[in-house]
Amino acid sequence: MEKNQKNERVTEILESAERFIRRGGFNAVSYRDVASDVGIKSSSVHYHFPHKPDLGVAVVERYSEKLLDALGDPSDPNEPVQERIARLGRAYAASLKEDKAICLGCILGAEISGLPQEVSDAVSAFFDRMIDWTELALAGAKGPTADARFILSSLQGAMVLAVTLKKPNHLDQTVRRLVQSLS
Amino acid sequence: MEKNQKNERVTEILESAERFIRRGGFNAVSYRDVASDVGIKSSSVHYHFPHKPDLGVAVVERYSEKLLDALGDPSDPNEPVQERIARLGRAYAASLKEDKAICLGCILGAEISGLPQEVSDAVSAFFDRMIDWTELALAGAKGPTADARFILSSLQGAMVLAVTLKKPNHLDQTVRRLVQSLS
DNA sequence: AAATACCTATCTATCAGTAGATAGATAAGC
DNA sequence: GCTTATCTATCTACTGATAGATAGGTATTT
Repeated sequence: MEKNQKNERVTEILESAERFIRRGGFNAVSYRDVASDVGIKSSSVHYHFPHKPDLGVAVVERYSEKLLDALGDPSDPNEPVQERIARLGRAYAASLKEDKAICLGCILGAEISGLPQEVSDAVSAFFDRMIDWTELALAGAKGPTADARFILSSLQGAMVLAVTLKKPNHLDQTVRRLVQSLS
Repeated sequence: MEKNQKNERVTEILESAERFIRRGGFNAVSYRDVASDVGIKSSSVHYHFPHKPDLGVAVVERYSEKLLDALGDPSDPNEPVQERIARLGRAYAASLKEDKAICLGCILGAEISGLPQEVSDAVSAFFDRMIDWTELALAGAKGPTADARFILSSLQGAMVLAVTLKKPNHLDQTVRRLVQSLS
């Protein structure tokens, strides 16, 4: 019971911090804002995450688990390659529409050189895991865009453009282009 | 003479602010840091840019001019479409290598929803101008990736991945893929 | 030409607000 | 009685911002 309660509170903190980060980057989250968002005092947030990088790393790791869970198996033999990549694209698109914010990896990747070392390491690890997933999903697919890094970075860039120009469809169009040129 | 001196000082301030922003976003630049970087007092920075959004807008507008100047004419009839897009790609790649930081539009686009209105408007305008340039450069080109928004967002995403994974080559590879699939 | 007034760019000094962080008290659960 | 999770209270450092002084240049007036 107490373990659940702790976890619930910790989860609330991480969800709040994720929202702030995805809105304005790592510097846009503060212990005070998260605390008042969750309904506790800032010192209580420090209890769970003594230093800010601890909080950042936890947010990234939780996000990483969540996203890879949602993506599921990259190498289901009953699924054509196009459908796998379309699934990846839909995951990003859903995240953009539901949370009305870009992907966490996107914003933290953009400001990577201004992040504390531990956080930037966590972000790199997240990217590596996403690349691994996408490479498995591609599984020998051919085409000018059949490259895990290319697909991922194009999707991430598409999210940035989509929010900047307030054109959420741009992400969907990008997914379509990437999928169509696979074979 | 005095006009030149003013402009030089303002330029120093803008260059310093751009460096800070491209490292860690809009919140990573402070009047004090810029001032000590330039060798003046923070109040002198306030003299030239009373409020922080003023500074942000000026940095974006200066960057926009610089980049579009460097890009030159998008519709030179003596130049094939592939070469025009390759030129765009080289501009980004050069900026990444020289400054060892991602594009300003990239980082500010990523944190757009956390920016002051005036700055976010300036960033949108910058993107619009880049799209205009690229649409002119494409001039009826065909191919699965022959779309201004797609090319630009892919390039920007590629910069993020390149700095995050410390693989500067990823940007060059992306440019090659984008150019090759044009016809 | 001299005197006056204004403008520019900087300085010093200071402000209220917020940042991350810590110490110590308190209460509940096992 | 120890652990967990919270609180109150506080600290130092830094944030953007402002007021007021100063020195040097420019323009206007006499």
